[in-house]
Amino acid sequence: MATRTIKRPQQIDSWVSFLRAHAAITRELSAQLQREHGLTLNDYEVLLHLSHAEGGRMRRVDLAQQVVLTASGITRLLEGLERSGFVCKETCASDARVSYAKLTGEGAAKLKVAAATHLRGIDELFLSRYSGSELTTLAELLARLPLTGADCKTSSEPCS
Amino acid sequence: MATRTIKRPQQIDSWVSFLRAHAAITRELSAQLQREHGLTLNDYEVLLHLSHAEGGRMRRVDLAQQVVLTASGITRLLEGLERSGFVCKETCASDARVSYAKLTGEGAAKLKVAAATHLRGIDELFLSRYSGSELTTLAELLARLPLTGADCKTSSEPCS
DNA sequence: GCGCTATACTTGAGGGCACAACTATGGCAA
DNA sequence: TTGCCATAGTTGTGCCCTCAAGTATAGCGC
Repeated sequence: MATRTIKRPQQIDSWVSFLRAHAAITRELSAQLQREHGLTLNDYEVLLHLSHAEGGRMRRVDLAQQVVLTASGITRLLEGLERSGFVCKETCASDARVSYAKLTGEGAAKLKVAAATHLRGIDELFLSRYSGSELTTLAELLARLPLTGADCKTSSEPCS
Repeated sequence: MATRTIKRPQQIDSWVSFLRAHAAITRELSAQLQREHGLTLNDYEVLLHLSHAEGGRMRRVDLAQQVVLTASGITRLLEGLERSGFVCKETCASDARVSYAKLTGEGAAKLKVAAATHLRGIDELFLSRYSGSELTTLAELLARLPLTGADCKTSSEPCS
């Protein structure tokens, strides 16, 4: 039973490795980010997306899609960031339904500080394990996976 | 600003893709598993590990390591599986501290049923996106990532 | 045998997230 | 204009998980 192992399909191996690696990595990186900067992994991602956005602000719904969170998830997450003063609300002149999340100066500063140690953590994780070309391959392959909930949903729909 | 994008290091691209893909995929697969079988992704993984284990049972601590959960996480997870009758406790004769989690017949049956649709979901996700050789590459690369919390921790420790 | 530390597990408290239900606004068609 | 559906966002509820603290057993030096 030890040597005569059943040959499992590679997609299963990929998937299990994926799950375990994610759990292990996020646990560590998340704890590190929380300990040193009081931020969640998603907090960080949100600040990052805002910093890259036009005018440092995004609609909550777009933000939710970027970080793969539900609408309510984004509401709660931004609640925290607003309390900390890292983002603020902004209303939309042309559509009263939307409210923007805007990165504050304080938020940008926080991101900058957090990035220093967080990026180092990521580097240590990936650069120590892969060569340059392997990283390229990995990035390319991973990018092909569904990056939004919608992409994912369609692929598991056709049933009968 | 659209064309002249800043070149980001590949480990960051890999990491962000990794995060987003995980969020999107687990949200869908988890919801599917929950809807159709009332199981969590981790519930499923635990049942799976038990089914592969010698005698269908494992120490809680080893189980925790396999699915990358804390000791308390495993306690809570098994609580639910025990209530559902899919696993049961077993004491260890030689060490009174350890208690085994043992797969019941009902649990094995549940796993078998759940596997049918769950594996199909995974297949649809991966097989539609990668060729055979790409899957091999992906599985190999992913397997190199830390698969336990300890593996992960060591790599981010050396600081000053 | 007596402490000391390590290990296995449980419990209380709290945070993050999803789902469902709800409000409010926008846009379109008759 | 009125009705109807879509979209943006919030709130109540509950699950899952972690951390910190606590209990119980094991193993070891003395």
